[in-house]
Amino acid sequence: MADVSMPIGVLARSAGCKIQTIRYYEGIGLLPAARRTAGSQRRYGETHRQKLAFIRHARELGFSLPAIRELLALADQRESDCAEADRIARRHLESVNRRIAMLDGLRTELELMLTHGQGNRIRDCRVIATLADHRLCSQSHHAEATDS
Amino acid sequence: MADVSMPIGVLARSAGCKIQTIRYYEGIGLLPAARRTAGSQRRYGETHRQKLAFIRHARELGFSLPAIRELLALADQRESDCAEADRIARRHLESVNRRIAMLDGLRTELELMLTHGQGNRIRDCRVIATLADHRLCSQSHHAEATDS
DNA sequence: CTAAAACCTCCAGTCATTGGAGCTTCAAGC
DNA sequence: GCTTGAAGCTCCAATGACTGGAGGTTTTAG
Repeated sequence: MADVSMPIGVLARSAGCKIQTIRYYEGIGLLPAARRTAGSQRRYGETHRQKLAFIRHARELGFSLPAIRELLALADQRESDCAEADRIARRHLESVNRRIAMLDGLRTELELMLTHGQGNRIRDCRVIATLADHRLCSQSHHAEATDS
Repeated sequence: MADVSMPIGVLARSAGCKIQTIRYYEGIGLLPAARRTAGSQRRYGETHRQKLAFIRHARELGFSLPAIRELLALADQRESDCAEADRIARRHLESVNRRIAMLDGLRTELELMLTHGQGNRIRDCRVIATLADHRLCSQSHHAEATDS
């Protein structure tokens, strides 16, 4: 088990992503280029597997690719300061909190729509009315929530 | 004030969106085509303003354009049964609940990263460590949440 | 050695916008 | 009525983060 050397399909399955996604990551320079066989097929080792796991995990957590790029660069400089990684995560947490707040308001609103809306004709229906008129919203939630 | 007749820029400001977005909605047939001046500039009235508000509001609430198209169609047939709008809203409520659950798990994890992580060198950094190793996650949250 | 599964590159499409080039029209002040 | 600058027009390309397909090559199991 000196070097595992798996083809792209195996790596993809292990990371739970599509083959194309891996090639895409290589293309944009997020994942270092794999070594190739004589017939120019990609072969990956443990380092790649770990790096891809890192990327996929961060993606699942909602980090953008530029953010992940930063995080990866930080992870590679093991002596440097942690504060920057913290800052990125904190910024991301804020955006997550904003999104939760927004969705929470939305849930309330949808529930309101559904409980109130028992006029069985559209003209009495709260779903349409609520969506048509912003002022009927419970709060001034749903502002902007763009992502890090 | 029989008909307000505003140009696209004014409508855009009133809806809190870009001019291009309005033209895009018209292009895909979500918003009915505006009447035009002799020099073929778009002029909008109250009906358009309301419809655009409806669309923007629904977008902020996370409805996809196809879902909004459905809702708009329902809103236009005011005599039809409310059950369909209810069904759409209910479906959406479920997806909102899923998303909230996911983001909630995510928030927990990010907070864990940040509070636990006070090694001040990267090699001890909790944020990086958590991202590198999925097993450090609190839960098996962060699955997929695609939208209606 | 053969067959089929897996790989390769390149290009196009997705969704919901956004941006820009290059031109025309509108409204206000003189 | 004329000028000027803001705002509008169309058309095309790009964004982010992939995904899908065509058409061809390589690997590997039997």
